Amino acid sequence: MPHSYEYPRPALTTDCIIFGLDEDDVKVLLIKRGLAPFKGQWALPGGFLRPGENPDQCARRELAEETGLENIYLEQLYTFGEPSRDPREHVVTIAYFALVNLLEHPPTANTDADDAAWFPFDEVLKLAFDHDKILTTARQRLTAKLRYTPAAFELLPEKFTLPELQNLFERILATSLDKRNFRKKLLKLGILIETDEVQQDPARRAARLYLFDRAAYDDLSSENQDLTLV
Amino acid sequence: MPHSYEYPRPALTTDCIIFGLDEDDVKVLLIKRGLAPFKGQWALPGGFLRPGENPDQCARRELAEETGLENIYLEQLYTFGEPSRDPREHVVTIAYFALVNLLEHPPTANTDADDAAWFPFDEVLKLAFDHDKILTTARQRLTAKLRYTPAAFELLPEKFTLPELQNLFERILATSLDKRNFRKKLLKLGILIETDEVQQDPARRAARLYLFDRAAYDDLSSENQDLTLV
DNA sequence: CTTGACTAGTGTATTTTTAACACCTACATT
DNA sequence: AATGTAGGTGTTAAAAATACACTAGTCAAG
Repeated sequence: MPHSYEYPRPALTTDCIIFGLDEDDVKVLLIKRGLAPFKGQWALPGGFLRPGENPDQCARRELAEETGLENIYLEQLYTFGEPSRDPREHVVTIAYFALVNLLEHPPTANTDADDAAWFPFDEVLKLAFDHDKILTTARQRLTAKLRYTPAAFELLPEKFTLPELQNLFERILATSLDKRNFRKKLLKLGILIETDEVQQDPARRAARLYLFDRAAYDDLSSENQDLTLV
Repeated sequence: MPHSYEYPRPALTTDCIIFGLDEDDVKVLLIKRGLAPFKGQWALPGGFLRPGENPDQCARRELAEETGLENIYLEQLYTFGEPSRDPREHVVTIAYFALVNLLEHPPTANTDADDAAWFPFDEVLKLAFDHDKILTTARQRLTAKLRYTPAAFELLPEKFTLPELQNLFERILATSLDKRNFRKKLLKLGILIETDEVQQDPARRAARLYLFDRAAYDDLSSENQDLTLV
């Protein structure tokens, strides 16, 4: 036990809730724990914060180590610190969440994890620790966030079509939207750049591709503008 | 150094940003540090998390110890964990914030603090640690929160008048609102209970007192209803 | 006890935003 | 050439937001 301190201190970890979308539903990235406690159970990817390490970096590092996911936009969700949440000792965890395009991120199990896989959100069963509670919080935050900002852009490829975007909203918010009204509202916000390209491959009429105008978006948010789309 | 661990771990604290309103402006509760580092400088009240202690409780305890404030509604703001934010070593802090009625909470300096006082928000100078950054984040969150929910009720006495409430919105959001429209919108939400009492003392026409209908409010928020007032 | 100063409280008309709604177009497949 | 499928477009009615001005109650001063 080489590390000593004058006063006792809880341990500190980060955990990641990564939501992904495919054709059908909202999914969550989970790992199968390779170590005790809860060895063999499914859990959120995460791990211990190293002194000198920024918590954001820690979340990124652990995520990459355990699932192979890299270079995604992580946002801090909440810090959970119930003393009883870890059977070993008091462990406080800083939770991060993100939304990614599932198809671009096939998970690969790695350090400390026996497996990593996408689970349909509604079919997630009992997870290790208090990860069920964390997951619920994350889901609430995701829908709230999407209701108040068009944060969806973080999740789509650089160029995307309006039907793709609408689809994303519909699935996360579990609602259906009028195509014409959705387009009208979104285009009027002025945060999309219309390209003169269209989708390439599809076995149907190709849709026009758009870019996200981050500068315009940042202007609007800093003005505290109303960005609700739904 | 009696407390040893297998791996090194950062220290963990909580800090509180307490906003208060008086007649004139938005104020912040600060303490004058009685211990190094930054001894003698003004800082946010806060302190170390004890193992086995819930972070919320820790925030409450430290706040009471250092400023005398008790029984207020604290909400977790964000966790700051830059390794360089504390000159001693890596200290991660979970920040909490609240809005209180300043007049009901005269601060009294106590443990670890040489003084505690309300400062006009705009006149806060350089604080200890990264507390300036934390304060800015808190201020942004407060206005955002007030824009999306009528969270103001936490801050008023149990019974309050509509002019008082409007005043609060106007000062925190730094804007001016139309009296008639404000009342219309608020009453229509159905989260206020009209009493048949009026203010007692004032040297002017007395305003009617209202109660906050928390049940109705919770119903609306759980439905993800739009609660914007401004 | 009348008047003036001050704040509480109320209604309507206009503009803007949201919501509901149906058809044609382009392209690939048969 | 015909069919299926998803992409794309405008208008109208309803609802919500905004702008706006006067009356009512109370206290204090003259």
